[in-house]
Amino acid sequence: MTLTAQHRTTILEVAREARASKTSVSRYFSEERKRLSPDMQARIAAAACHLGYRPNQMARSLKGGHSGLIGMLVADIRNPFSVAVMHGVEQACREHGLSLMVCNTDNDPAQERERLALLATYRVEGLVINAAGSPDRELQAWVEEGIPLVLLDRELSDVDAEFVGLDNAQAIDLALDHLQAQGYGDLLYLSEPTDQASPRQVRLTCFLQGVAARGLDGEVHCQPLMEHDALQRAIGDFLARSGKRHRALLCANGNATLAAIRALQTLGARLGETGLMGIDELDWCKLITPGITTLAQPTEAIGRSAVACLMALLSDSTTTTLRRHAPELIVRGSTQCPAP
Amino acid sequence: MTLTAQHRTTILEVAREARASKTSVSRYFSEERKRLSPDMQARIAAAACHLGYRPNQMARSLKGGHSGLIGMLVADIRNPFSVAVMHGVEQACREHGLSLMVCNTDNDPAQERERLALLATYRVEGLVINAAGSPDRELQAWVEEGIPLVLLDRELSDVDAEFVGLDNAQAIDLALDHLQAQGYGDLLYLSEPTDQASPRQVRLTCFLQGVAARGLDGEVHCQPLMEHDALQRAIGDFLARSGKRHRALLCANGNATLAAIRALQTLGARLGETGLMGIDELDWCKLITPGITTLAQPTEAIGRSAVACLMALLSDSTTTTLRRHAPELIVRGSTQCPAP
DNA sequence: GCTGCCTATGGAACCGTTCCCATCGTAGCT
DNA sequence: AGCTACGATGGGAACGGTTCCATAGGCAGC
Repeated sequence: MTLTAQHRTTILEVAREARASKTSVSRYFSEERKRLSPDMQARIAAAACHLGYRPNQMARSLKGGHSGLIGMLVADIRNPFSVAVMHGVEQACREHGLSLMVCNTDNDPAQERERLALLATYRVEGLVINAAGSPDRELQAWVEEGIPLVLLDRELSDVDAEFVGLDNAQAIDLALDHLQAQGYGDLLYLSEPTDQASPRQVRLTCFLQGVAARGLDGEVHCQPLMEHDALQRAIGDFLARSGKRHRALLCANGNATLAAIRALQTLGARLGETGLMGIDELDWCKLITPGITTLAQPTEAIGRSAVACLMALLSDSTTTTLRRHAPELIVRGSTQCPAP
Repeated sequence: MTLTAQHRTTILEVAREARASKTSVSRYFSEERKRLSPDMQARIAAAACHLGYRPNQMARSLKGGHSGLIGMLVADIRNPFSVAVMHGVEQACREHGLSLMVCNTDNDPAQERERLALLATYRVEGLVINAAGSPDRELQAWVEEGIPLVLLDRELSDVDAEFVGLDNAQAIDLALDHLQAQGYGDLLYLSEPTDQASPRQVRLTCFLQGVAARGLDGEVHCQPLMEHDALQRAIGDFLARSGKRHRALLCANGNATLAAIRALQTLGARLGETGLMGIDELDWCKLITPGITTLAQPTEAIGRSAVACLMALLSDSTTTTLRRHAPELIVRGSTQCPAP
């Protein structure tokens, strides 16, 4: 029966022990410490340390209105891209003295709504959103209440908020330029169904336009990656078809790249001879012989600029931060087309 | 000049609009809804909906003492293992009506202390700790204040708290049994320096004992994985040494596996002929030809049982949950020793 | 010595809830 | 009818801070 005294010391107790008023103790722990006499400061410091006092952030934000919290909605926490961006967001928050409250939604719009409501009850001061569905109605309410809001990676048409993420048009251009330069002329674009996810839509559109503009052959396969057989059949058909140009696969994201490699291995295709290139750099891309060519997203930078955006909105400043970030091309063996 | 009314509606406003008292509205939003008359309920529902009311969790926890928050300290958020466990923790929290506040510490003990203090100010009701350093003093304070605390993956000797994680001894046994059965008799164990990280220590010790018990040859390389040259030299020496038994590498975690594959590729070793096996299943393990044999940790289960543990401590119940989880052996080509 | 200002400090109201206790009406019982 | 019991509701004191305003003392200037 360990009936522990579940009691956190309060400001009043510190005040008593330090022979001061709670106002003074409060001043000590906010930014007004310098207004106190050295003697008073010493007494409070001693008392607080002795009692192990920690200000109650809940009470603090109740009166002051500042929760010190930034909320973040992540569509899929198990996606390394999301985690990397989140890492950047967290670092930037810390530098601004804010804490991050992350909610994963597992790509479920219902959970998304739910978690959004939750974040509202904690009175977060800003929101970074990587949405799965389109909770436009809910978000618009936030906007109208004046709460800063940044859309990450995925745009939402009906919400009047800033967007931060990859410059998808530039990415696809870069990819097509590279593939063409390497001698690939017949392309298969692999993506999960575009659904509501704006980057998928943008990338797909850019691919189709870019292929046409360059006079390349371009095909598209947009099916759930879990349907492994369909994917394999599509790739098999693509490779088997007659044609005189070298063939390459362009994968819309890391998951697609993973699935493509699996399929190509099953089909016995040789990477390089069949070109392969993907958006998103993952740590295993250099391990698959002969290395997978990728477009790396500047994840840290994206995360940080999301917070920068938020801070700008909070302080009403007009400093603009970079919103659409350029990818970095990492060339490896999977796009080295062997000379005929 | 959009001077938005940064004003969240309060319980009092809802009460006024519903012609009720704040007590009744409060009851409506807590678990006492059934005590209200149907008419009253309807009025409150209408008013709340109309005004877009959301209870203020800050005020709520100030009065009630229940923040509804669980804190989690993660040593390295970019480690897929950590993320997978975190996912389990989050799900379990949600099922219990709790929210998760995750703090990443980037393996930095100083940050660890800092984030721990932060979580204290938010009055989290429980703590899941995957520690980098050994903030024993701080944690012991939590324990003494009666705040439930669970150590995840990494144990701390001086803290009187529950541990949840992999059954490391069983994992190493399983690995050695498998390697021996596959005909490998000369083993190199690859790990990052054990430092404070308890699972690394345990795994290493078990390896040494297990090797001795089985009459196998066992060597160890415990250096930072970033020192790629040293690693490669060590592996090279290991492979070049004369001996009549088949050789295999056993990797202590996912990072070690990654580094080992890189080194083996550079050395031109053939997987299988040189055995390779690692703890931690990662999505690319099946992609590297001929597939990497792994011991998968039941990450979801570990995360969930961490929360279960916490809940048990919170409710003072004596139900015990599984603490040390069994790994799952996933056999692939990297441990198929070709017949001589 | 009096006024005036500035610094160090304290008192008390307030932030948005919860919860204890009081009130009121009515149904059930003797 | 009178009393109790109970169900529905409201009033007001917390919770642990912040912050406005008041006060006390010290010192310069006249």
